[in-house]
Amino acid sequence: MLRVTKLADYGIVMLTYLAANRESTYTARDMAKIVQLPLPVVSKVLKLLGKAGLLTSQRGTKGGYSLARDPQEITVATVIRALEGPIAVTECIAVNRDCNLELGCPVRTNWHLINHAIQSALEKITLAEMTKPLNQSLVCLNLPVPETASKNLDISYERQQQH
Amino acid sequence: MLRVTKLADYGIVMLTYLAANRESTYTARDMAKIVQLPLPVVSKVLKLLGKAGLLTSQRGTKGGYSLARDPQEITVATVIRALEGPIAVTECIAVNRDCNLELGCPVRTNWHLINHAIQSALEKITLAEMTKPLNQSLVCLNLPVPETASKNLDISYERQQQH
DNA sequence: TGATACTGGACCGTTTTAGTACTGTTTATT
DNA sequence: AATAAACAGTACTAAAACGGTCCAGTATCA
Ligand code: FES
Ligand code: FES
Repeated sequence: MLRVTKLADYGIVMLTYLAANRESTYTARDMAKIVQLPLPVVSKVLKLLGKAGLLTSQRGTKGGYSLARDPQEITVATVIRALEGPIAVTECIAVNRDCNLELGCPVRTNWHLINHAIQSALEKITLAEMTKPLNQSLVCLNLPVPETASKNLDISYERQQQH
Repeated sequence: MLRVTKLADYGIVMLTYLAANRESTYTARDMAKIVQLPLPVVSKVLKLLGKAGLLTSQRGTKGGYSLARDPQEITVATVIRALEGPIAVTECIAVNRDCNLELGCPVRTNWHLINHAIQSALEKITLAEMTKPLNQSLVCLNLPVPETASKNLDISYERQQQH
């Protein structure tokens, strides 16, 4: 469905909060209160983020979590990977099997490039940037296929359509 | 899981095939044979694509499907929307509700921009381009946040990491 | 020593997806 | 007109993923 899981969503929100308040540490209970989510859920997310090395954790009394790296060093892509595994837009990218097309799949290599493009985009957005509203966002995806090299360079938002 | 559904995957493959063979029409049974997928599945996808106006369908004997528009006019984004609804990277983008954060969600507006970026990228890739392998694909996502305006302009693929 | 808080993993209900089936309608052919 | 081929619509089932919970274990500090 081209959608990020809720856990990843939660993770981004929590990490963004921690990025904005770097000095102190927060316990899972704290975060649950802040994010207004059930404790077990928050705990699960924090555990995963800790295991991925994005958070440092301190056990025992006075324990809690805090950001392990600079907010500029943590990208949205990294968070997503930490919480839901490798970013793979299609299944055949995740597991490297071929689809059932007769003579090999023609779109496969293109899916790889699309996947790479999306991943690369997510890789460029850091937690530091998530803390403050991005005032502008432009995507230019250049596809210098021989015939259509020029017409893909312009940025057109008008074609957007919703259901 | 930031993944496109199988139906959408199938749809892209089939449409790409039809784009490469525009002259003739193909029945669902034909396509099932070509794509090596069960007929009911293929049929379902083709029906949805027909309803979305991407395919013209002819009933009765000698019936079948064929592309309704020029391959250059059909984008990957359109196909995905036809088969799995609006593109929404997070749930709070799909339904316009606020998450449970105390003072409104700080990352929400940023998610909107990210979603827009991805959608915009998918909007730029047409079926015509899917038929032939894209030899190159560059993404530059400009995020001219005051402080970090310049450093986001470079294109760095080195940071990619997999699980 | 006890209370607090993270760690790890299993667990289960719900939702979504994937795939099937069936009934009806259109159309070309005979 | 009869027939067969093929799409249209919808309902249904099975499987997988997700969202969320729970508990037993371990580390830490007062
Ligand atoms: S290999 Fe995945 S669609 Fe062909
Ligand atoms: S509104 Fe969706 S994460 Fe806050």
